[in-house]
Amino acid sequence: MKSPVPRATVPRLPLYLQILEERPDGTMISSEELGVLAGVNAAKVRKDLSYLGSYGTRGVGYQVDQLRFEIRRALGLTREWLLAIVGAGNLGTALATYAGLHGRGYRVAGLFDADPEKVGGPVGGITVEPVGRLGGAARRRRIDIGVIAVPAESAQGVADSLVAAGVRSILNFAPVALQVPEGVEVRRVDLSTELQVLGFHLHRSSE
Amino acid sequence: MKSPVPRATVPRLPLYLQILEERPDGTMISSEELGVLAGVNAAKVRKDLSYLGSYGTRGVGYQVDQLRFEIRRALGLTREWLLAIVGAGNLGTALATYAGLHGRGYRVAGLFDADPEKVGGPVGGITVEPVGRLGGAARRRRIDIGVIAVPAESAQGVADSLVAAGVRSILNFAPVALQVPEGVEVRRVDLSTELQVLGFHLHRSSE
DNA sequence: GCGTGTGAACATCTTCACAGCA
DNA sequence: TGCTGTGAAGATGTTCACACGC
Repeated sequence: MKSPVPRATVPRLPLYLQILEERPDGTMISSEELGVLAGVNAAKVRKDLSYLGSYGTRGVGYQVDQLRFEIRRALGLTREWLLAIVGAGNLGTALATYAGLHGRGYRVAGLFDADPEKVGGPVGGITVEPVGRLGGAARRRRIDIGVIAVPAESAQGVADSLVAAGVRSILNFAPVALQVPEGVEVRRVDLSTELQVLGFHLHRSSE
Repeated sequence: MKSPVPRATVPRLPLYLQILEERPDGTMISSEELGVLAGVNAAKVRKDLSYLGSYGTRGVGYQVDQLRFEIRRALGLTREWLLAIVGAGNLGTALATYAGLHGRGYRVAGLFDADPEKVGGPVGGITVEPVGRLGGAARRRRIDIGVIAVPAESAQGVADSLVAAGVRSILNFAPVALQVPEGVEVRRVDLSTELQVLGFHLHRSSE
């Protein structure tokens, strides 16, 4: 089935949702207001929201509660997704203890590390498991999303284990381009890429 | 001056560079190979590289060394950029100790935290400073990029200090949409946004 | 009157397809 | 022959502008 929500719209929905979660229940919000808060053109906000259905009232705006509900529904946040975080260093720990996960539809169902010193110890309330058990655990626990927070040189191996265990979505924080088979979706989050994009614009504007 | 490199191309250049840095000096690479490794169509690779100039050889490919040099030049990596990292929790620590920074054109010129327990202590070889000194230090040290790794509720205040101190580029890891004046560029990196995008696609494909 | 919802115009990005040159 | 560089076609995304309904 083809998605009726355009690719470009998808990453803006979590942004709108974040803003709506800060708004009191029972209030209204206009595309103009939401646009200013999100840093997005008001027409774009309306187009984005129109893909979810017609939930606005002409002359008035959108009901905050209803809009939150509809965005959550479109994003599949009605169901709980299980995460496996691989790598219990500073980054993995930051991710595992990230408050925005629990209660927002994501549960950390496993935290793995290669360092025997770390294995068995609790990190953010979760017991660290040896990375050798990743594949089996991911399959048994029906992990939905694998989060890779290991050094670049170990990342491909971890990705291979995840894929072999049937995981079809990977969030990769390691600075490498992972090779995965068709049907597996990878999102890359890379500090140096972000800095380089910022640097590019600074560089350009200083010429 | 208008940028001759399209917006969409910019974030792919760091990706190409990362791949090229793994290749031996003195070798050649074709757009096809680079495309497979980057997960990008070969024609797109060639278009992207053509914005930097004509550095390929027909029938052969690109010289790895030269391409690395040209991408670095286009990204402004010829100059060193100074970072201030705000927030010395797990995330801030992970960022401050990230190996990919030093020697890649980025220097952590300040690490700040609000917690008096953390101030003064060295984190990843850097002494943590009180966040109250952020503004003055950022201005004096001519910080180029501010990295926000504080909780959501403190992020806007930190952003305001950075902007007041003349910082024009911000990398925001806090899950909020920052309000900044025109001319200040913000890039958002948000775990829940990434997870929600992955969740959306899982959700869609399971229908 | 006011803000949504949306066709249509415009802008940007991607992919194709092939000429041109080593 | 093989791969780059690039016009042109096609796809996607954004913005405008206004009809519509509260």
